Amino acid sequence: METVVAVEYGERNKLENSSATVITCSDYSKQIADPVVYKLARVVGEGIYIPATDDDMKAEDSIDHRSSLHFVLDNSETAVCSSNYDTFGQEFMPIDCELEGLFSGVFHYYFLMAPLFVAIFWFLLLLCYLSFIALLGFINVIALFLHFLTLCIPASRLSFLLSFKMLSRVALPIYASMSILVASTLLVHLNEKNITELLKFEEPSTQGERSDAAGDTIVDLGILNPKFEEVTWSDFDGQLDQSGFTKQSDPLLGHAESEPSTSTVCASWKPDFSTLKGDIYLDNLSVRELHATFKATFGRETSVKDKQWLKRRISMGLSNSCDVSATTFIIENNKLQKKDNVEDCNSEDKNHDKDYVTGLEGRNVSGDNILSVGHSQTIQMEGHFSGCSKTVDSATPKHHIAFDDDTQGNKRIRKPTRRYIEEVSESDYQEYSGRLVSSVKSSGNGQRTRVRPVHNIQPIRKPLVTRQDSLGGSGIEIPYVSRIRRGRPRGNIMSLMILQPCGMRMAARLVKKTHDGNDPQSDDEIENQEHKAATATGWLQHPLIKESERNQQYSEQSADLNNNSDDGHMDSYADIDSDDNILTVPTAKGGIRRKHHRPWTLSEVAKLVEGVSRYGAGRWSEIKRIAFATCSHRTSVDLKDKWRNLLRASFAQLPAEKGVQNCKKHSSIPIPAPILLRVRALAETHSQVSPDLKAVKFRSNMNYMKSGYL
DNA sequence: CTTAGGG
DNA sequence: CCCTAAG
Repeated sequence: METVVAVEYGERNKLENSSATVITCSDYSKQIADPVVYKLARVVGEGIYIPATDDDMKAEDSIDHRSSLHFVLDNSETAVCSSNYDTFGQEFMPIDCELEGLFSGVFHYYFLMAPLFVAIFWFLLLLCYLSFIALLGFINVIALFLHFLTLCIPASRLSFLLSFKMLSRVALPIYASMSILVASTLLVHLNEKNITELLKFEEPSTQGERSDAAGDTIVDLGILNPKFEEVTWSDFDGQLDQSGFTKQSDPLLGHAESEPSTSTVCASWKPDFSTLKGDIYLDNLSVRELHATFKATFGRETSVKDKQWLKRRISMGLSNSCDVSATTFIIENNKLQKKDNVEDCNSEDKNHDKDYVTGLEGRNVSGDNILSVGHSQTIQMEGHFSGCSKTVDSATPKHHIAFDDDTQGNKRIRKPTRRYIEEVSESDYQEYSGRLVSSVKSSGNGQRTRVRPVHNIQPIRKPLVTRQDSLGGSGIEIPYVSRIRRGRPRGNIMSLMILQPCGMRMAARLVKKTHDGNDPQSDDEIENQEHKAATATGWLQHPLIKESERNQQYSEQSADLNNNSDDGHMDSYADIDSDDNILTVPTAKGGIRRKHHRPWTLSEVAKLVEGVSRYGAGRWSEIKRIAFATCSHRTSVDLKDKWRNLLRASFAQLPAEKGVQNCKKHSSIPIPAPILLRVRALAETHSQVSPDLKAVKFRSNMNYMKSGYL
C-alpha cells in the first residue's frame, strides 16, 4: 500500500520563462475526449487573472525541472519534492476546475472578460430571491389567515376548516425556515461582492453538465509548483510517472477572495492542523469556529460568513488537502471524522493513522509541502445516494489511480455535486410523481394503488429530510416535501386526501366500464365540485320537495343529472356528509378507516332512491348507468348493497322515530327520515316488504305527506 | 356481465 | 365494501 513514488518530470524540460500552467487530465481509459482541463491563470497585476493562452500552452514543453515534489501517498512517506516555486508562486494562480460545479477555463475566461454578464446574473439572482420570498410570504399570509379563521370559528361547525388549520401548521414552519435560509443567503451574497464568487455559485448549472459527463469526479489537483506544465494523464495504469500536479488546498478560494495572501501559493501556506485533532463536526461549529477551522485548514483568514460555504470549503480543503488526506479523515455530511471511527477502514491503515498525523504536523512546521496525489474518489452520500455512488465510482475507474490501499477503502471522499443532487432528486421527484400519475391513471390495479400515493409518499420521503436547493448555490436546505408537493394545489389538503383515492378508483372503474363519456368533466372535477358544495352549504331544504322535478330531470337528461341544478339541492343535505368526511379523514390518516370505504353522500342516497323508484329495485345496472353516470365509483353492486342497507335501516328505524330526525345509531351518515320513509314506500310498492309492515309504513307515509314538506 | 346474497 | 355463486 504505502508506495513511495519518486516523481520525476519525465518529459518536462527546462523552463526559464514560465508563464501559465495547464494541467490537462484526460481520460484515456475512457474513449471520450472529455479531458478535464486545469488551467493556471496568470496573475496580472492585482486580482486580474488571465487564463492560460495558447502561447502559454506551448510553453508546456519548457518546464523548469529543478523542482521535485513531495507526494504523500496515503499513509506512506512523502516523496521528496523540492522546487523553487517561490519565485513563481505569486505569479500564477490555479483556477479550480473542480467538477463540483465550478467553471472550466472557458467559462471562467468568458465571464471574466464580460463582467456585464456577471452583473446580469447577479441581478437575476436577486430577482429570483425576491420573488421567491414574496411568493412564500403570500402563501404564508393566506395560511395564517386561515389558521386564525379556524381558531375563531368553532371547529365543530366548520370542520372543513380543519384542513386549513393543518395546512397552516404545515406551511408555517416550512415558510419560516425557508425564509430564514433565503434571507441569510441573500445577505451573504450581498456581502460577497466578489464576482468570481458569484460566478462560482451560478456557473454550476452550465458547468456541471460537462463535469458530470466527464464522470462526475473530482480531480482535486492543485499546483504545488506554479510552473508551467501540462500533465497528461495518459498512462494512468497505476503508474505515476506523470507528475507536476500537486495540491493546493483551495485554489478556488484563492482567487475567489482575491486576498493577497492567497496569491502566495505554497510558500506562505502553512496550515496548522494541530487544531484539527479528533473529530470535527463542521455542522456544530459556529461561524467563528468555522473561521478558525478555515484558517487552520488553509492557513489564512477569510471574511466569508456563509456557514454553508465555509463548511464546504473546509471539507473540500481538508479532503483535498494532503494533510488530511483520505487516509486520516473522512468527510461525511460536513462531519469530519477520523477514519478510525469508520468501519471500512482497513486495519493496516488504522495502525498508521496516528503516526501519520503526527508526522504530518512535524512536516508542516518544517515548511515542506506535502502532497497528496491520490485521485481516487468516492462519492459518499447519504441515504439513497448510496446506490448511485457505486455506479459513479465504477464508471470512473480511470481516476482510480489509487494506490494499493486506496482500493481497499482509502478513497477520497467528497460530497456529490450540486447538479448531481439536483438530478437525482429531480428524477426521484419525477419518479414519484410519475408513480402518482400512473396510479391515478391505471385502470387495472386501481384498487391496490389508489390509496397509496397519498399516504405513502411522505413516509417514504422521510429519510431524506432536506435537499440542497440550487437557488443561489449557497445551500438552501429545503424540506424535500415541499418539492414533492410542488405544483400541487395546497389549498385543499383535505379534499386532496379524500378525493385522491376516489379519483383513482373512479378512473379505474371508468376505464373498465368504457362508458361513452357523456360527461365532459373529469371525475375528479366532479367529485371536487360535489365535495365543495357539500362542505360549503348547509342542509336547508328538504330533499323531497324537488322530487317531481327530479323525475322530470330523469326523463329529460338523465346523464347530466349531477352536473345541473340537481346537485344544488341534492347536496344541500351535505353538511352531515361533510362532517362525516372530516371525521373519516383522521382515521384515514391513521389508517384505521376501512380500506376503500367511501361514505355515501345524501345526494347519492337520494339518487339511489330516485333510481329505484323509477326503475325498480333490482335493476341496478340500469340505475347505475343512468342515475350514477357521473359517479363512476359506485358500481351496481354498491347500489344494491346500499339499497339493502337503506331498506334495513328504514324498517328498523321507522317504528322508533316519528319522522323527526336522523336518529340512526351507528351509521356514519344519518339518513333523514323522509328518505327512509320513501325507501320503505318503494320497498312496499315493489313488494319487498313483509305485508305486516305495510300498514305502518303507509300511515307514516301519510304523516310525512301531511307534515308540510309538500 | 348482472344480480343476489353472505361475510 | 368485498367476494362469490348463479343466471
